[in-house]
Amino acid sequence: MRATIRDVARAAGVSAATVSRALNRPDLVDPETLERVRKAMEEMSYQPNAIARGLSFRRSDTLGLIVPGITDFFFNELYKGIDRASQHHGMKVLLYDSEHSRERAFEGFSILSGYQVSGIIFTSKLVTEDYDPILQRLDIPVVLTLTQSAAKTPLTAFRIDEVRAMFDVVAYLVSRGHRQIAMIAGKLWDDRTGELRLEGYREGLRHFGIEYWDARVEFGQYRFDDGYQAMQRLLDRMHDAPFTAVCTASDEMALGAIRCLNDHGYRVPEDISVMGFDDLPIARMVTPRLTTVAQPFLEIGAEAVKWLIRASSQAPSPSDIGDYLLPHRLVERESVRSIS
Amino acid sequence: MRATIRDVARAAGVSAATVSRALNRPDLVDPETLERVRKAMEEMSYQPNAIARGLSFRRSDTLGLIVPGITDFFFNELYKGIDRASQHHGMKVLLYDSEHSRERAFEGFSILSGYQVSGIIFTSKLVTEDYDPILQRLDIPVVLTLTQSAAKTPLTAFRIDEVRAMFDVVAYLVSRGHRQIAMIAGKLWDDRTGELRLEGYREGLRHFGIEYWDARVEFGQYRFDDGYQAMQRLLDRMHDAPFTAVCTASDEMALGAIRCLNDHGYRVPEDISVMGFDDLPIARMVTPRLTTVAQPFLEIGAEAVKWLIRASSQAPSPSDIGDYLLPHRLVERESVRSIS
DNA sequence: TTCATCAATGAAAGCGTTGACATGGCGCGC
DNA sequence: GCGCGCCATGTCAACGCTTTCATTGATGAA
Repeated sequence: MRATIRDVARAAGVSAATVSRALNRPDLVDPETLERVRKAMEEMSYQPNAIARGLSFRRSDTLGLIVPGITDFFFNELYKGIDRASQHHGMKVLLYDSEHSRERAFEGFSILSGYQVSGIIFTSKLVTEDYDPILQRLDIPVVLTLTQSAAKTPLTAFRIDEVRAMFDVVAYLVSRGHRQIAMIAGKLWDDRTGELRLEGYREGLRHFGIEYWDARVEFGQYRFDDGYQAMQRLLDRMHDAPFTAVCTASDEMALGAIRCLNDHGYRVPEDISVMGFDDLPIARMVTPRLTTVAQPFLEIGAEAVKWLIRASSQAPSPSDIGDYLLPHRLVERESVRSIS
Repeated sequence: MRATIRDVARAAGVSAATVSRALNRPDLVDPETLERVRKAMEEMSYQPNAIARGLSFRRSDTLGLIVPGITDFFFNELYKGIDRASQHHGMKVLLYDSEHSRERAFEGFSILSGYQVSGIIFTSKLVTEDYDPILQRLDIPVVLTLTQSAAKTPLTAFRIDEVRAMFDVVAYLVSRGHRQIAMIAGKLWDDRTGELRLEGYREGLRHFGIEYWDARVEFGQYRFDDGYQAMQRLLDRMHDAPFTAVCTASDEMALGAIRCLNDHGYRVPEDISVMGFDDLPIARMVTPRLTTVAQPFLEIGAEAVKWLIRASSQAPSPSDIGDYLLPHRLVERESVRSIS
């Protein structure tokens, strides 16, 4: 049987209250007693029960994190940012993988709230109106990262300016002499990020006076195989809609696209340039190293945590709620070449 | 204020106990009452407090997972296996990132135990004797994955047969006509995996009558840059200790090695063959696709969970404790070529 | 000397839930 | 018609901790 606070108290010849104080407010207890209590705890290898503590305290020092899939490549970076910031504030994070299912995401809110988390970070999936009922009845703050809200409940989100980011990509490509630019955009039923990036692409083209061609755009669900297949389709239309560069909505799709290009005898970037998006750790490990847009995952995670902690101590004012856009950064590596 | 079980009870005109029963043993309550209670819960959007429940129940339905680093590439796969299996048994997993620090790992045991997890999965780092005091005072089962124990406390571990796996790598390389085989081995102060794989390499060479050369072996800490630098050193000795193939202790190092090779004008596999280890998702996404050894991460995770759950319900007999070796698999892709 | 003040501690209630035990009503067999 | 047993429900203590309030003895000012 594990030692309780009462066991320690008995051993130290004091009351449980004193032991508790020794733990939480050592300044309130006599140095001598403190010493005795400490020794007793040591001897019995006492470990306070965080559960009981949380119950009594009425807070659990825990943040909930809902991610769509643990194997999504961006997960690690984001988690790191969140975990670090949480730790810094003395909090633990409880992870919940919704496995890309809307039902499981719903469930995630209930489960996490049942665990008395003091806030929930929801990631990457668009929050639609069907989340409203759940959001309404939740009495803890929620913050979004890498996504935004289309629900009625006002929600704050931390993300980059997707439109602007893809605009920058086009601008960069143009500056390298490309005019025939294809895109492999992202498309998921519960994702708006893909549309925004596509919009940025169109804006970019427009800005530089380049005509937008439907035939130069393909879609994929952000994963490697999607990128491969999308590129395959682009290649099939190559003669009607030629291109010298392709920008993609994720590094993983960029990898797939490159692979497809290689399989068809094209070299990257000599024959065709490819741009990634995300700047995951792998981006610098592959050949050619990926030129890509860096999302500030760590900062996004850290900011989200900070916001949540503030919001859980005092209800955020309406002006605090909204979209926070963090700066992205274009990372130049090897997958794009200049053409004359 | 969040609704409690008593609020629901009052609204439904029953006692708290009945509500609790409605939740956990609906068969014990009158269908009509049940309906009333259910409606009350619905209306108040009652969410049982898992913390209080755990306290009363005296178990938390939670497993602890200690990983050395969230950004280690194998993490996602392992976590997935663990999470799935846990879910299947109605458990949640509490994640703890030790950030490759021994102190933080120690702390992890305390913290998780404070959260009343019913078992702890410890990953990837060698468990040395300094863990003994902590392990001793812990009254919950611990299981190791992707590593093993050098501590006095008997511990069970789930992993592959590292020696055999690397032996198989050598055998494969030999079967493809290679006789000059270099190795980039893993080395971390708190890791024995590296040594085991190196041992497998030596055994393989011996078995095929190939002389072992120190000059053909380099070490790295499993990451990309380590692989790159190790390959650099191997290349520096190329004229004294030539090789046609390199086997590595991790996919990530293999990537680094390939990159280094490319930077020096060598093509993989045309000029030099490279083997990875782990079979991470990226292994099939890079060019050339990595020929590598697949570790059964999902199974290892799942088995660890199963063992833990069994152990937490009844103390494991000494015969249950030990090393469980799961089958690895050599995955043939493109980074190795046959030579005559 | 007396009384207010203060530091150190203890007693007890309460956090939200469960589980053992008690109670009351009902049906059934004799 | 009586008692037995069972079903549905209620009561209350307990889980391990924190916190409020009360108590004690010592200190210092009047």
